[in-house]
Amino acid sequence: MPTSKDVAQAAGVAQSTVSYVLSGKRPISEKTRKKVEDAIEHLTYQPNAGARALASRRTRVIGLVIPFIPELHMASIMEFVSVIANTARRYDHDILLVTEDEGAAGLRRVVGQQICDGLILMQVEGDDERLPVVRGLKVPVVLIGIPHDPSGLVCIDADFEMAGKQCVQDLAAAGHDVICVLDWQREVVDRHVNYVERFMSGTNQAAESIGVRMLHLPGGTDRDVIADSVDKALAETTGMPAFIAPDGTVQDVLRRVLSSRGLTPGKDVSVIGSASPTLAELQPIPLSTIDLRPAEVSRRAVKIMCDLLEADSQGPTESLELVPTVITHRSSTLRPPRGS
Amino acid sequence: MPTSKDVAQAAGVAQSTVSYVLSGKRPISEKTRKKVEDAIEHLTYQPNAGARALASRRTRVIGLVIPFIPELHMASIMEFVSVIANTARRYDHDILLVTEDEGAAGLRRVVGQQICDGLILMQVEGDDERLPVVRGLKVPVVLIGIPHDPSGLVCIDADFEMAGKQCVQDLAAAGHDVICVLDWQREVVDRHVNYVERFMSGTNQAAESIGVRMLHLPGGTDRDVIADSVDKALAETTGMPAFIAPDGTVQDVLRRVLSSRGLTPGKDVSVIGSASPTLAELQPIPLSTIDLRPAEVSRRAVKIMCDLLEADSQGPTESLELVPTVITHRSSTLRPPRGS
DNA sequence: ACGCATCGTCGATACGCATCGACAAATCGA
DNA sequence: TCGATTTGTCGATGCGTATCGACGATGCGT
Repeated sequence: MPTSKDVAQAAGVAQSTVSYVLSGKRPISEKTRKKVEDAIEHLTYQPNAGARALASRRTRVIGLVIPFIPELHMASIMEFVSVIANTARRYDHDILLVTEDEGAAGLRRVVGQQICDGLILMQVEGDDERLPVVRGLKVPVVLIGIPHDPSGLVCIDADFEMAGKQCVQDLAAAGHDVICVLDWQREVVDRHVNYVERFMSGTNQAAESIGVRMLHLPGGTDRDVIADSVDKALAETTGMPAFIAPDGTVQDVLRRVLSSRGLTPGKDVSVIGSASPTLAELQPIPLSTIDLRPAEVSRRAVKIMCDLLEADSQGPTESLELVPTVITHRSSTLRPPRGS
Repeated sequence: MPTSKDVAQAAGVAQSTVSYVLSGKRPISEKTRKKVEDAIEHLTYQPNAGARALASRRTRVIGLVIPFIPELHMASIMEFVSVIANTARRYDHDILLVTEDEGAAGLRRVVGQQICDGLILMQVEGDDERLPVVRGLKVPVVLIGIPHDPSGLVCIDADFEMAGKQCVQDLAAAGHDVICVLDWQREVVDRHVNYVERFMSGTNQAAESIGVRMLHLPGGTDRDVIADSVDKALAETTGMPAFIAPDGTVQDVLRRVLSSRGLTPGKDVSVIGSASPTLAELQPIPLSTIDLRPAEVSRRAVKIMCDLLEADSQGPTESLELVPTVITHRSSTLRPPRGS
């Protein structure tokens, strides 16, 4: 493998000059720049990452801590991972995977060995056990998810409270007076992932200010449980109930239950869920969705990270960014009555 | 951050001694070993990855090239990624993500900059455009997927031919004389992913030797297309047809079509698909599956990689490993008649 | 008791790049 | 015209580790 010394020799200049051509940190005459660039091209020189890291104390690698994976959630996690990796490249950085198996020790390891310049943590819980470790780290960390106490931390997430409000306002406008939120799958609820709380807070606030009734009922993947919930919702209103089913799997089961009750979404009841546009359109009745915009959250997380790295941030930083959610009408919700 | 020099000083030995304690490449007395280990613990020393890479010419990082993601395939890709990352850690290595956006240039980059000691490529196609580049690289590369010409390459994949055979043998044993294979989603077929061909080759061989009839019909995500295919299959037999629906999304659509025709899997027809056990059990009628064992494929890919790295392989290596698939009966297939 | 191999440790060097100080040449102002 | 900058380049040094040769200490056989 050619080194910068080889390039220097080929171009008839000093090694340091090659370095300055590459970094642009000192003025270089057009003539020598050309000589050096030609030599680089000719030798297909690429700087050695290890040496660069050693000398510059920067690896240009970001550690991405991926969560333990409840099988049914893998697709959504992959969306984050993929967008994060691509965005990082745009900032001339790479992504190193850190799995949750290693726990907090993994964070200390990659930071301690200086494999990474910073960390992005996915799926941060309200009371995440990694937070104490994170606070002690001397590198920038960006959290995807909002912990209960975000002080001294840099966080970003979808605005779940806004999402909750949008759903309720929308369903209320369509004429529903009872709106039923089905719980996420057990794995999610059990983790106390706090976006559930934020979503609920949004729905409740909106319901109160509008004056509709909220039902918070069991969801999950068990058909009987959801059937019970549906029946309860039906019993609670003389009109047509609306359902919010955040989770893809919950949506599937709900669809079957409604069909077995002879209820058609968009005609007899309304259903809103969280799903990507593609998946929503693939449903037998295209699903009206609340889009949590994982790609946008990912992009911003990387941007924040790279900005922090560039700023060479020493002082403790703190910030909280919420990405607006988007509601999209398809066929699974009733049309609002005219003139409303 | 403490360095090995600091450790040496604290332990009252030379820096090189610290290095030898860590690597074990020279004998060290119990006494000094203890002193050094105590100092390491006390200072919470961790070796600097950049310096280590520079001196040893080994980064202990493996590049994982993840494919461009057809949205409906993300979950299965994440399964690979996650298992690969965890397995790599077990061999004391880390995983760096390389996205397909960068194309072949990305491979050259991570290898040229020596960010990685080797590469694992996922979802290698029959006639993959990256193969020429891969053949030219001077680091070990493990392919997941079998290209048409695997000479000079190290490949591993599920044994799709075996999978095809197993499905047909099984369905034939259950008494079906017509077996219908529905195509994968467009995105997969269009890429000429060659596991489709291998699977088909397996089904055809088995069908021929047993003497059942194979139908290869359009699949995809369009309901009308699949409805057509189902009707064709029904028209082709006086008995009960069997369906092989490899893809999760295809299975969903097929299920609805069958139900609209009044056909119950496991009673009137048989359906076999590829899915994880968890997902299979969640179906309204638990799905009999052909398990392609992505986790096992991932584990072996990493093991092969690490073995190659350890062997310090200079000479061109070549190998091809096929992971046996597993068929599991649930409720969506007919029981074989007694005594067969 | 003496030579000899083995054990255990040290010092020095190399790895490839970034960066700092030095310095010659070119540019400028008065 | 001469000092003061600015511009462009070089040489030297440091980053933290791995590894090689050297060397004193120890144990062995005879």
